[in-house]
Formats: sequence, structure tokens, C-alpha cells
Amino acid sequence: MSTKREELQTVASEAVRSSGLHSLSFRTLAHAAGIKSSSVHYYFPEKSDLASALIDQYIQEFRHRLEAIDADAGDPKNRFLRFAGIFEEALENDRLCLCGMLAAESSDLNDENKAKLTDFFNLAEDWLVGVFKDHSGSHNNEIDAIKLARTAIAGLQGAILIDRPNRERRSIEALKTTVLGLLH
Amino acid sequence: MSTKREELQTVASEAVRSSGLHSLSFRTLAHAAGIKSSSVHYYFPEKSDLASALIDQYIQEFRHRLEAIDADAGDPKNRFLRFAGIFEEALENDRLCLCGMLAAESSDLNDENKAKLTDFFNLAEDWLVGVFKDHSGSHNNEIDAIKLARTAIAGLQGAILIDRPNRERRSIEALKTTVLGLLH
DNA sequence: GTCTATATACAGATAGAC
DNA sequence: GTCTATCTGTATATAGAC
Repeated sequence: MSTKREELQTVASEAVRSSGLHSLSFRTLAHAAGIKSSSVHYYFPEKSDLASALIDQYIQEFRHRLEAIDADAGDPKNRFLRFAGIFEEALENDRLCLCGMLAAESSDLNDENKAKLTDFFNLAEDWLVGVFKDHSGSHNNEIDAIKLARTAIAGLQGAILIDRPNRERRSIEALKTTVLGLLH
Repeated sequence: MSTKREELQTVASEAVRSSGLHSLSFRTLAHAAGIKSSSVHYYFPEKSDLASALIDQYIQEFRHRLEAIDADAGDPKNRFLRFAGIFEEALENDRLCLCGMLAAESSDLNDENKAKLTDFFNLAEDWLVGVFKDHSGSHNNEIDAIKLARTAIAGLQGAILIDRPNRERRSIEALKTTVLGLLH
């Protein structure tokens, strides 16, 4: 951990993905990082500043994971499975996607942070459309690719939401199978 | 509103579906119902008791809506669209599914209430399997119906999660189109 | 059933010393 | 940067009067 700010963000991101932003207090966060809550306010004056930094960091890390998939050779099915693997990994660690969790809490977010959530979902959609293009549907590939990308992202978000309290993998396995069946 | 208990549950359910259980205080709830927070404790001693009652009521109402769909004639596509309409209605009212919201907050739920969430998702899955049976897939109808039901439910939960802060309908429309395309 | 009053704990946030 | 100390408000929950 190179800086205290980064340590705080790492701890906070895990906590939010587990229990939500509303459940995370500056005191709990400070304790986990070995400092006092007033010192957390030094880095993030208000809670919305913390949320903003968490989303920015999450988008950046997510983009890097997509670039890592792009760097390897792989057919569309394999690339989709690696994309789905990001969500499977969250489920195995009893976490949600940060932006999925914050979307559930979106009524508490300011407009700027809501817009960042949209940025995240657009990033995921655009990347998946690139994967699915020319490999989905029958008549209009582009429209079908967009439709399938949106279905896949919604399905993955919903699947880890449902499977987590269940402690199963029923939803995410079904989603993967369904999407793979629509690729050719 | 026939009883104060029912009024409290109605108000609480809307609040939870909008902002989550953690964001709802007994004081806010009491104020909305015109009583004091100590009186809310008369009906629901602890917050977990309130959560339990909300899930029970939600499952009951959801079951009634499924029975209403069953009561009308309709082909599988139409029945699925009416099922999806339950989630579209939530999205239009800026709400999530109660059990979807609580699933996001599941780390704060006791085991009994987590089990109730599983009951809800099983209810939805079993009903959709009945709709899809003999109308999905190609080789093994039952397996395909289960897979498609799980995909549809995860997709609907995720779609309203994503579309709500976006104030769009992109995800839910894509999900509906994808599922309809898999029915014959 | 609903109230007042209260207990205890925790929330976000700030001032100012070091 | 981190601290102590504090402000103000809110949280869940309970006791006991009416």
C-alpha cells in the first residue's frame, strides 16, 4: 500500500461492495486503516467525495481488466467468459460489483456520482458490443450485439445479486450458458 | 388503510424499495404514519421483525400477481411480458424489487430473512419455468426452461438496477427482446 | 396503542493543536 | 497528516405513564 489514501480506498471499496456505502462509516473505515475518523476527512471531506473516488478507481481497474482480456488472443465465447469471470470472482468473495451496489443505493447519490455509474455501464456495454459484433444474431449484427451486451450485463449484475444470499451459483451459470448459446 | 400495522408496512415497503432498509429509520417511518417511533416498536420490536414482515407481504402480493396472470388466457410470450411488466412498473416508479434491494443489503440480514429471499427467487423461478416449459430451447425442454427462467429473473433484477440511475429503459427492453427471441 | 422521556451508541463533520 | 475534542444530529431500543 503506497499511500494512506490508497489504503483507505481499498478498504472502503471492499466494504461498500460487501455491505453498501450507507453501512460504511468514517469511523469504521478509519479504524480499519489505523487512523482516526477526522483524518479520513482530510482525504475525503464528505462521503460523496469518497464515493466519487471509489467509482473512479473502480472504472479504471475495470478498464484495465478489459484491456488484459483484449491483450490475449481469444474467440468471442472465451472473451465473454473472462468478462463473466470478473463477476464470478466477486460472487466467490461475497461481493457485488461496486457500481451495482451503488446503483441499488443510487437514491442517496448526487448527480455527479449517478453520472459516473452510467459511465461504468456504458464502458462495459461498449466493450461487450465489440466482443459480440459479427458473432451474434442473424439479421442485423450491430443491433443484436447491443441487445445481447445489455442482456448480458444486466444478467450478470442480477445473477450475483441473487446468488449471493443464496450461496449458490445457479443464476450466474444459467446466464453464462444462455449468452454462450446466442453466440456463433 | 385498514390497520396502522398495514399502513406502516405499506410505507416501509415503498421506502425500502426506493432507498434500502438501512436508510429507513423507525423515526422516519413513524413520522410518515403519523405516530412516534416508540409506537412503531410496538408493532415491530426490532428492525429484523419489520424486514421479515415486509418480505412476507411482498411474496404474498407477488404470488397474487402471478395468479392473476394465470387466471387470464395467454401464450408464453404474453405471460412473460406480463411478468416483466411487474419489474417495469417498479422501474417507472423509481423502485427496485423489494427482494432485489434486500439482496443487495443481504450482509445485514439474519439467516431467517436471507432464507425468505431465497423463497422469493424460487417462487419466481418455478412460475417462469411453468411458463417456459415446452416453449423454449430445442433438445431438453425442462433444462432449457430452468436456464431461461434463471436468466430472465437475473436479467430483470439487473436491468432495473442499471436503468434506474440512468433514467432509461435500455437494459429492460434488451432483456425482454432477448428472452422473447428464445421462446417459440 | 400511543405517548413522553430517556438510555446508549453512532453518524457526518469541523476546529484547532501539534 | 494526524491527533484530541467537540458539535449536532440520528440511530435502535426500552421503561413506564395514560
